[in-house]
This record gives sequence, structure tokens and C-alpha cells, in this order.
Amino acid sequence: MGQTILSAHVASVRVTRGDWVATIQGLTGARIGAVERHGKQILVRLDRGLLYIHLGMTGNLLWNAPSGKYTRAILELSNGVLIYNDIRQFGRFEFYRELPANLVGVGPDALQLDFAEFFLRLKSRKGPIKPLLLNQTFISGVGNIYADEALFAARINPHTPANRLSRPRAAKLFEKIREILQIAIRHRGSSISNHVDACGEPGAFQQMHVVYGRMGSACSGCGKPIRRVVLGQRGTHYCPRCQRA
DNA sequence: CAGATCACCTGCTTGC
DNA sequence: TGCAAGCAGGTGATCT
Repeated sequence: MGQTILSAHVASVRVTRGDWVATIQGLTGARIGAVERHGKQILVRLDRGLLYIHLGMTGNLLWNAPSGKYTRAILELSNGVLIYNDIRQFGRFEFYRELPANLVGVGPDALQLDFAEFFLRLKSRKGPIKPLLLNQTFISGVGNIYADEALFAARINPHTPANRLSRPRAAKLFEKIREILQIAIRHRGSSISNHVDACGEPGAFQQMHVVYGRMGSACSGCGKPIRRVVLGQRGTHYCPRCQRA
């Protein structure tokens, strides 16, 4: 906040979604205002627009770290260097003059939504609950790991039609989503292969996964093997006994 | 309008 | 050892 971007370098056309010239021109010389997060999206307010960052699957932001093979963007600020790394380049690092439509369309943040609204919105959806939790226009901020972990914690089968969840079961799911996100944040997230925080520290929450990535191992609740299916094109892990259909 | 199917990228693990 | 297939934290376009 209050820092100036002295220089901007973009090493990947892809993370700027094409217009890397506009990104460099827009960022160079800009003064940084508030930094906000909406779901998985990071918004850096600038005096002349905004920097939109989405880490995708393999993105990370490092403060005062050396650049590397997968560095896609570098911002030299008046008090340090911000490095954006992204192996797969599914993330974004873009300058906009105004708030883009895809941000306007993002759903309520998982940690700010209230239960009444969550339940109301659930009732209008008849598809399976798991893909709905990943739908960022429905609720933003929940990813594949946390959807599976929250559904297990609430003992809800991922195939359950959203509108068939009773109020108490929906309330339990709501509570578990928030609880798991907050615990995961406290543990700096889940490092499956390369996730690190801004200090370069890996997360520790992967040690607390009870279903995600644990296909075939014994369920912590009943001992039956954890099952993996594909639901909504995403690997989905659950216990067939503890999370009955 | 919801659901399915690819596509976008690179790397790691597994199995033959 | 080598090589192909499958998998991975997330969207986004297009077709049915």
C-alpha cells in the first residue's frame, strides 16, 4: 500500500491473456492502493486501474525472492520485488483500467456469505452438490481439495442433489466449509507438489487431508476404503459409508 | 440453461 | 532405460 511500481516485466504472454504491452504500460509507474481478495481472485487497486491476479493451479507470489524458470512476471516496487511464478500458466496477471466483467460475476465469498443466502441459493439448484461448490459464480473461494474435505466433514455424499439437502444438513456443510477454509489458511494451504506462500514456505494442510488424494486408504471414520470418482470432470474423493447417497 | 467435452500448459508418477 | 498414459490445486469456450 502506497508503494510505487518502478518497473514491470512480463515473461509469459499467456498469464496476461494476450495484452502484455497494456499490462506493462499500465503497471509501470502506478501507485498501489488497497489489496483485496474475492474468492480466489486477488485485486491490487492502483491509482490508474487495477492489477488482477489469479493463481490458477500452480501460481504463487513471492516477496523479495529470486526469479526462476517459471517466473512469469516481476514487479519492482519501491520497497522490494514481487515475483509471480506459475508452472502451468493457468493463472492470470493482468492490468485493467476498470473492474472486468468476470469479477463482477463472481459469486459471494465463502467466508462472507451468510447461511440464509447460501441455503436459499442451494434450493434453486438440482445438480450434484460437489460441482456446485466448485462453481465460483455460486460460491467463490472453494477449490477441489476443500470441497471434498468439507463434504466429508459434513458427511454428505458429493452426488447429492443440492436442492435435496435439508436445512440442518446444509447448515452443517456451510459450517464445515468455513471451518476447513479457515484451518487451511492457518496452515498456509495444501502443498501437493509445489504450492508455497509469499515467504516461500510450503503449506501443511495436506497432512490433514482425510479424503482428498487418499483413494484406497482407510476412512478415518469407519475404516472402509476411500473412493475416487470423477464428478463434474474433477477427481472426487469420499467415503461410501460415511457419506451415503 | 445445465451438463458434457475439450482446451489450455508443464511436470510428475506409474506401468509396460 | 524408455516411452506412453494418466493425473494434478482452475477456469473457459463450445456443443448438445
